[in-house]
Amino acid sequence: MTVKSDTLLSAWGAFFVTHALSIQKIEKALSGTAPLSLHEYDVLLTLDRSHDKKLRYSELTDKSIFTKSGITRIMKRLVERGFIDRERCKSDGRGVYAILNKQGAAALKDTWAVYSREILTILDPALTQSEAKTFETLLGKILDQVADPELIRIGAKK
Amino acid sequence: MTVKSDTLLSAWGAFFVTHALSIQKIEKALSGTAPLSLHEYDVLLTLDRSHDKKLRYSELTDKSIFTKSGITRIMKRLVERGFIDRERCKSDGRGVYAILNKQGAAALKDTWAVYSREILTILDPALTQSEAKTFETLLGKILDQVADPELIRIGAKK
DNA sequence: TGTTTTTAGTTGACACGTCAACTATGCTGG
DNA sequence: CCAGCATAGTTGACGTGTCAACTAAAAACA
Repeated sequence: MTVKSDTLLSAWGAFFVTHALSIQKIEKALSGTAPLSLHEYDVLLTLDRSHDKKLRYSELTDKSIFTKSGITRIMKRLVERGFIDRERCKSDGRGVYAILNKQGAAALKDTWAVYSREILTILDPALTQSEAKTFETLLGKILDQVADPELIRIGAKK
Repeated sequence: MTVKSDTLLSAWGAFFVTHALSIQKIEKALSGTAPLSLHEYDVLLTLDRSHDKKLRYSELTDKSIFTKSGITRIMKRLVERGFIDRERCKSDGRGVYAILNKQGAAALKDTWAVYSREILTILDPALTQSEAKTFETLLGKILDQVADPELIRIGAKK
């Protein structure tokens, strides 16, 4: 008869390894055919979800897992590859806007095509719809423990 | 009424972000107080679970998420820090053994103290024991889709 | 046996991200 | 107004891991 701690630690192990292998599979698929890496996709997605497809670097820093220098470097690459336009902020001479341009939007779409296909390849045979809902509910409870309250509105309509 | 694909993709999103934030929290905790990073912990744990606390580099490569050059470099650091002893393989002149020594075992233990505490801090308020079991079951179904059949015996008694 | 192929591990070049120090701009209180 | 502090973003030094080329040893095979 296991105590709760053992169950939780065991569940964490499953969480950890399942994520590692899934991500590995997905990144391999993306690196072959998609224009963006998972990290780049995440940043462009944040941009895409914003009003005007346009955000300050500082806002991107807050809404992503990256530090400000990380954002500087990622944006530099995305600008060089033509997915992002860069614009100095009129009202604040220190600020910089990142703007998702047409090519960036296309890259996002193309990457999502591969990404979503890969996700479904993994999850569809694994979970019924009902199980998927349960899974998401449980994840939501965990998320509440780790998410900065400011950022909980991940999927929420603004 | 959502179709199954939408539910699965939404669940994936929860999976992704929950993992990212949890790991971030855990790594922050480890970097402050534990002797090993999560990656290093993983490799040493694999070693600890082996017979004789001793494995070939090639075996570590197979049982970890790292490439062989990654293992070379990780082991180099762990040897330098005194957690691993290195030994050439008698029966195969190309081979190298990594051996978990006393300090390595202590580092593993100390890291687990921090790591497990952090896991429980996150999961204990989030899930009941029953929910944790459900969670692990669902993860197991996903794992079946991504795990190399060779490696499925993750938690299995050998 | 001797030649060819495979396998184990290492290494140089690189990609990607962090941290801390720095520059430049904006803000605030005397 | 300006002295001092805060904030935005950049940059150099670094840590960590990959990939591909390499060395050396072992295996396979004629």
